[in-house]
Amino acid sequence: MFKSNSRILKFPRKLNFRYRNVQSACFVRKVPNFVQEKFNLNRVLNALSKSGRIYEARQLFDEMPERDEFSWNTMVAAYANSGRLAEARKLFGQVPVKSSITWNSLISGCCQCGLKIEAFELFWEMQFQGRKPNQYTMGSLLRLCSLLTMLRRGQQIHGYAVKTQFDLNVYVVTGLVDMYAKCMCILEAEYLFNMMPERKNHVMWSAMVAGYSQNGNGYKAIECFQDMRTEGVECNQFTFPSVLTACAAVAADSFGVQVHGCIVRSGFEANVYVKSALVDMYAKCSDLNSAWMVLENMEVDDVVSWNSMIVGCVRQGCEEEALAVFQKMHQRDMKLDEFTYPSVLNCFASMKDMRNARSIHCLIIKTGFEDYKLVNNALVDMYAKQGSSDCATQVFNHMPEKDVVTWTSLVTGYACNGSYEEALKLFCGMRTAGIYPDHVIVASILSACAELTVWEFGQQVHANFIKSGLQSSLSVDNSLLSMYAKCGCIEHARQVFDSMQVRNVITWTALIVGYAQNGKGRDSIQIYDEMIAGGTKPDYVTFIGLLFACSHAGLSESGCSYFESMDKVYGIKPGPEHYACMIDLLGRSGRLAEAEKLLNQMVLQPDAAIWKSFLAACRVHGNLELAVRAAKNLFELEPMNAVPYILLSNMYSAANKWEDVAKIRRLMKSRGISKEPGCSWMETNSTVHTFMSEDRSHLKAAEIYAKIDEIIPLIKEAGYVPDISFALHDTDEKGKELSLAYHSEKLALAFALLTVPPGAPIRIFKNLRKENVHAETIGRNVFNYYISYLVFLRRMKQRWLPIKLLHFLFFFLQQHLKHWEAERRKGVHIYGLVGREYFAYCGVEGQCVQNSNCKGRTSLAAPSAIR
DNA sequence: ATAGGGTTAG
Repeated sequence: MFKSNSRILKFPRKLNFRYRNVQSACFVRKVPNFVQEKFNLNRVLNALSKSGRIYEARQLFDEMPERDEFSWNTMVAAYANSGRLAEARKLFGQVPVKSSITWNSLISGCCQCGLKIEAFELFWEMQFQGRKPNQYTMGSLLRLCSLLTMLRRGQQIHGYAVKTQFDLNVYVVTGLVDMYAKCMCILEAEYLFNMMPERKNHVMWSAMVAGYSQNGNGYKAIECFQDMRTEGVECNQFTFPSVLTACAAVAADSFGVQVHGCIVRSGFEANVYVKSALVDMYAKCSDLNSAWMVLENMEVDDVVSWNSMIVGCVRQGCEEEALAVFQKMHQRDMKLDEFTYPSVLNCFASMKDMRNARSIHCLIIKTGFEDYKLVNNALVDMYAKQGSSDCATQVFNHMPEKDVVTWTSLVTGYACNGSYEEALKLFCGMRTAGIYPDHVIVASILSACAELTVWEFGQQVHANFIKSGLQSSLSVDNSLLSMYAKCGCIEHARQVFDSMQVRNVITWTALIVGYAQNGKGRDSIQIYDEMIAGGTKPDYVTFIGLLFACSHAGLSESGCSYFESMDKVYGIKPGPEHYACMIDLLGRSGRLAEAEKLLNQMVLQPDAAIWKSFLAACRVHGNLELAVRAAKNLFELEPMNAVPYILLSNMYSAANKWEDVAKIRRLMKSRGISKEPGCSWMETNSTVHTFMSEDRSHLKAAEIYAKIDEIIPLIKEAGYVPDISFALHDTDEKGKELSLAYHSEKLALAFALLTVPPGAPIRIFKNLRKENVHAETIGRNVFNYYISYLVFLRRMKQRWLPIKLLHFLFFFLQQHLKHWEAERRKGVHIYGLVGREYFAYCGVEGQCVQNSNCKGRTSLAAPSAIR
């Protein structure tokens, strides 16, 4: 169809009127007087080919008495653009004089059909024949590269463009920007875009907005869009979908609404891409009503928009509505596509409806969608999340081609089910398979690292992510923050937090929990106050962190008021975790009676964690009677958990009730419960050195024991009194003291001081999980005394020292060493981490000591498996 | 007569 563009206006008014459309052009063909003119015939040929009437075009072409270059080129282009490449090639061979345009027309056709070998062969042949490729050639080839994500080929074209001085041509650069963006090289795309000196046109701007958006860089996409408007470049139906996707990705709902306004003013609202992007944006920004409104106003049933609607409903937790949307699609007899099934599978997965999920799997097979990667990815995800790792792996193994999403689905599935080690191994497998990670899998892996406290691994993933040039996302930053906090690197966690431009409740909570776990309860509370002041509402998890912080900072009054505010101010009903924290808090501050009262007041049934807190509180206050009650409950709730048996047994032994100790031990024996022997290990030069209590099997045992013997008197001098009250064995005092001195952790530390070079961090791992910190709080651990002593020595030499210590040191110091309290007031930080793992850093001899408690000795934590 | 940008899944 002729468009009234400038080129046509150049023709005589009469002709222009005559050939305005194909109908009149065809009519003209039948009038012999007109046909004589070659010029006019070419116009007709062009009109036919443009309207896709190839057969008629060929007829005219064959009938033409005289064919010039224009006629031949038009016919080749007509075949090439309609995908009839065999015919195009055949005709191409017959073209008497092949110009650049002839070559470009054929190359363009090959590129559109994704025929990479043919396209590049023609590209070389063209040069061989003495025709110079131009911006048209490169534009087509770059399009092909971006279509098939062929980075190397694209880079070759880039090199060629530089060599032939086409590297500032707006068409070529737009192609390059798009190609690099599609190949995930957003930095290269950005560089080329910024290096473009001339005024950039709207296509280039749109390509850049799309590039940012497709690379998961929503904020930059929005920024770029704003710059585009500031520059006065007009947006069109290509620009809006990209920026709307960006809004959806970063949940910038208010900006999305503004973009909607722009769209309405610009008149591009009718475009189906724009509309479906609008539906998606509203659905993802949890404005289902607006999404519905756009969807209902659509003239055609667009499956993309409907799919988006299902996803939006599921994300909002409205699974029923999502299914209703799916049913409506059926009623309207819409053709489902490979995006519909993932959405519906996701819906059933979040409803935990395995039966229906399986029937969708059947439907997928029935309708012939089982070969679609997208659909299989969703199946892997669904089965993995349901805990059916076997089914997930089965689908996974049957897939001929796997992408990041496939691997992510399986990895996330394993991580959700607590198989963190398996998740990390899969991640390594993915890297071996040559798949590059993206921000979704990175976030997932960092969370797994946090759970395993494999700091080295996490840091490597972080470094790799920085190197990849991918922009961070909120979820990556959140999991990074958590990972560092959980691994005891609270400064790094803080750094991540400070660098974040956007934060949500998860971010704030992660930092609150992080500070709390690292023994900086007061900082937790400060962060909480900042969060409230900033207008972010706390959630269930925030309060766990906050109450935990209060209990460990000894702020029982604040804790109680926060606990009250939970339901009263924010409408969050306290759960078992909150009660456990509160009982811990009351127990620590010597309010055992109140703890007992709270326990009795509870509406919900106390769980094991609550009883553990209570038992720990009883132990600290030496209340054997209540301890027995707590322990009995624990024996019922967790009969195979050794910890309560040990705690109670320790209390009996402290009270010199050796008969009861024996009774507990008999009970343990009869139930087949044994305490896992404690061991500590550390790594130097890729070798793991493991130590058990009083272990002399190490090659350097003599030196290690000598080092400890050197340390013990120094610690005693600093005020250390071995706390032997909880020793298990009914041995003499000296024996108990010795068993403490050669505790596995201290052996590891002594070894580390002998071998690790000054300035390098020392990391000690332990296998035993601290079920409750309170139980370990006071006294006992010589290791901490040792650190405190060294810190003390260090203080003498240096004015300022950043010291982080195990939090229970703080309690100890308060009770036993008054001058330490003074030190603390002077700003020396003494804190640590509690829970499953804890670290202590200190500036000991210029070294940083980190002490980590792992959940069992994992092969990943053991460096032999890492290397 | 030949070239460049867009929506849905983890």
